[in-house]
Amino acid sequence: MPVPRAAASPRSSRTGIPDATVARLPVYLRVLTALAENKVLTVSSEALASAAGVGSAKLRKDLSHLGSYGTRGVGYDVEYLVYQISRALGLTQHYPVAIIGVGNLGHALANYAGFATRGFQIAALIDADPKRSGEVIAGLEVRHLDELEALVKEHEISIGVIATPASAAQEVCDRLVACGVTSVLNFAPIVLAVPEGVDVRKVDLSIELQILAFHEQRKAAGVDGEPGGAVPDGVRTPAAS
Amino acid sequence: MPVPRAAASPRSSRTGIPDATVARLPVYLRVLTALAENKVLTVSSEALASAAGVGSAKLRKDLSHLGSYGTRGVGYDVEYLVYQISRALGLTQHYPVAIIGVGNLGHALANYAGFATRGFQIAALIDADPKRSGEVIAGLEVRHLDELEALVKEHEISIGVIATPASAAQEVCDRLVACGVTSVLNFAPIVLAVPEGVDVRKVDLSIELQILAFHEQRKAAGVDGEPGGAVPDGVRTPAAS
DNA sequence: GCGAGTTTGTGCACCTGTTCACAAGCGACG
DNA sequence: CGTCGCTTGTGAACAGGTGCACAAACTCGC
Repeated sequence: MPVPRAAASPRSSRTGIPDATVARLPVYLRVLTALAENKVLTVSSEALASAAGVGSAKLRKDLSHLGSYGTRGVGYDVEYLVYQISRALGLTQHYPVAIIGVGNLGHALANYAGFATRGFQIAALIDADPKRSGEVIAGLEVRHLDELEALVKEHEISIGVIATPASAAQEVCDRLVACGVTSVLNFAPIVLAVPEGVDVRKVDLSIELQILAFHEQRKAAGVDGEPGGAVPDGVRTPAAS
Repeated sequence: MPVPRAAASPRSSRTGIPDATVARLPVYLRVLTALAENKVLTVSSEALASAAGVGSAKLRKDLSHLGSYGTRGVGYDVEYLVYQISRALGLTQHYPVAIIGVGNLGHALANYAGFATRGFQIAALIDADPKRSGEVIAGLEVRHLDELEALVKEHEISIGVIATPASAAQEVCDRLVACGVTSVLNFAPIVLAVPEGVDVRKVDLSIELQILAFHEQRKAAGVDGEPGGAVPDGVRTPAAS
């Protein structure tokens, strides 16, 4: 019975920080930043948790993965925690970002304040349409897709944001990866294939809506999920092949 | 200090379909739709899984939650499966959607083809800026925020998309909920507080980037943990189709 | 009609993440 | 200086999701 451990490491856990925690840290960071701007000095796990929409125990466990930065009986020092979370997320470093595809969505992304204020600098705007080349968006000139490789190298870009149509996404992704980009944020409605070692995160607007539709349907139908009377359509037509 | 109370989302799944499965069904649906357009009649779990970027066992388990719609020794009928997944997600129904906030992002959303092609119809575009009222985007006239309640009732809108600045998001959300909207897709970088029974999903562009930055940092720092494995974590690479 | 080859559906063990509950630690106050 | 109240940090139980392996079931070829 050849059933070895397989030792497959499905997810990252070598850092000691679980993926689920990493996904929540930016939320904490945002809330803490807002608190700091309001001159709040310390915050308890209870208050911070409710502001972030999570349970207090979960929050404490999340923060404990970064180290013991709280004070018992008092809470967490807001500024210090901001710094520690930023540090854990790697935001103390400077990551130049390239946006490929300057359509409606690319426009929105280029103007999105949330990038710049978090330490991400948009270093290149790239589009395949020559008519767009030269256009200035958010103070940056749009360059043609041909220049992608040169721009990535010039600005040492390590994160690429794909906002192209689905048909172009895979090719753009391949080219990004070929010239050293190891992290991709994909807005195109397609599953990207990338070699190992490259991180891809996807943001899919229609998927989120579909998930909402599911819950909406469930609420509307009550718990009565009877599929009876199903299949009124003659959809099942496995034509002879 | 007025810390917003956030309703913890128990995310109870009473349908029998796990949340994790629901989140993947739209991906399967998209791949299947593409296959159908290519005149593919049946597909095996292996092929579908690799195209969707998941394991085949996981895919089969996901589909088994909808019922036994496969044929052993053959695979799944593409068209039939499209229908069944659409039905499970509630896409056979018609969900009018309102977009509040017609800035850069709202523009992009209004023009996003992924909505209309999945059965979602944008029934109202709303903005607080009077100068935008009357502007026509994607064939729909922008209306003023004052008309929100009337529009929601008129079009029987049950899903609201918030694309406003963060400062306005909570108020808009409250008003949507007050007139019966029970599902909200939030693009504003803020944690919305909603009463129980209301579903909120958030899409946060900067959070995704921060998660990427974390992984990027980890890769840059060297993954010299163990000489044997030392496999940089990555994304499953689906076979390109 | 029957066996060979496929592919689904699923029981089971593993693992990640969540929740509970409480001891340890810190500040305040008398 | 001791005691008390508050909050963190964490061990342990719990829940949900994932991957493996295999029996059941279907088609095809003969």
